[in-house]
Amino acid sequence: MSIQATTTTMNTAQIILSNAIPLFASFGYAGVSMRDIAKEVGISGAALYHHYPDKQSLYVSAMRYAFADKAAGITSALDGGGTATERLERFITGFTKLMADDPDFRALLQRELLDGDEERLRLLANQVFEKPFQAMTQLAEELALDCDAHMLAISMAGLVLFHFESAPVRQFLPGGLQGHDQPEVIAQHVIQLLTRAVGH
Amino acid sequence: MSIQATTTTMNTAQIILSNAIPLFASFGYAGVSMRDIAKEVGISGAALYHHYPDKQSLYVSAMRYAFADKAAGITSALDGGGTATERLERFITGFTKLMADDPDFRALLQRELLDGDEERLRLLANQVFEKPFQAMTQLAEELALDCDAHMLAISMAGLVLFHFESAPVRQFLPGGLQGHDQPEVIAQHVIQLLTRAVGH
DNA sequence: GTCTATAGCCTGATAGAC
DNA sequence: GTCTATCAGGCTATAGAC
Repeated sequence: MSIQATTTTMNTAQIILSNAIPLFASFGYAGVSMRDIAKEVGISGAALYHHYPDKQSLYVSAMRYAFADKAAGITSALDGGGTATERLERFITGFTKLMADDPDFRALLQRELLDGDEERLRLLANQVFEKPFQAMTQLAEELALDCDAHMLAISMAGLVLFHFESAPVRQFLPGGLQGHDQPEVIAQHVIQLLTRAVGH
Repeated sequence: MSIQATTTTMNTAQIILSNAIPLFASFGYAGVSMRDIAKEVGISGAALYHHYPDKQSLYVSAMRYAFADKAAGITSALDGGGTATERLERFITGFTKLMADDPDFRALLQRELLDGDEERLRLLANQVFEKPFQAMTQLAEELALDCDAHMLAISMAGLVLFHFESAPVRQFLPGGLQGHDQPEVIAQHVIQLLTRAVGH
């Protein structure tokens, strides 16, 4: 299913990207230098420019690579049959697990929402969110007839994402930190909230 | 109510912060140079170092300044009387308006969640979120007895915030962009979702 | 309290050998 | 395809005059 599932064959251009992705996720575009990436890969800074013409191109390629196949992963839980509620539960569970398993993707997503220019936001929209968003909107339509389906789809994603996004500050708030970071707990909470809200 | 409400008197140190805040909100810590800030204020770069010992100190002071009195603004809607549902509606409406009216605060919050070190996250927790979070948790307890109150409080905030956070990418998704950015529309949607979810 | 000038380092990017 | 060496410029931060 994955892009490089066949063998461990990975050319240098891909190795560069897979080393750059966690750096950009942790420190952002301006917080990572070409030398940082080169050091991580284990080559000289000059060698990077044989594979990518400049830093911006490397970054865009890294985003393209990090976002590849994510749409399928998000949508897959919505493909199977079952009632609307069952598909909602599968989607929330799968989406939560995906975010928990790939913190780099989550961080890059948040960073692009803050810093992305039009080209990169279009990439994010077309490559990652278009199909899942359509499927989620359709599910939302089946769930709640009198509530805006687009907004409900956004709310579904936001509910899951913010429990991860807020984790760094929750650890310093009183009463937090009792399993509220576990994906199963988050998914169950969000499912409970949403199924009650849509169950007329 | 506000910090500098008495007169337009503002010393240079404060003028520096109020000019630095929108820059840091737009471009992040690593994306803003001391020269950028100096240029915005209209003084030389060296003059900044008379007021702040280094860039990090200036940044922390800017965060402290940007976050000042935000706790009161968030909590105020929860102070008055009325039923739990009425207070929920007031809180969501007020919180949504606050986020819509202060995009710099929203961006800085998101950036701190991504990049904040322990010191800054503690500042955010103590200065901004501790009191509102406690009040929101109490409200959540009154609303839903069998649902974790802390998680419901996080969900309330996340629902509102993600509708703003996702706006940059929503504009490139099909079917978006029909008033879904207006604070009144967002607040109404979130209130509808939450009141249904908690109305056993 | 602000200025000009500058130190010392890091940055993105290039030249040319191998 | 990778290296070393390097350029031109930006960076934080400081020195010292006014």
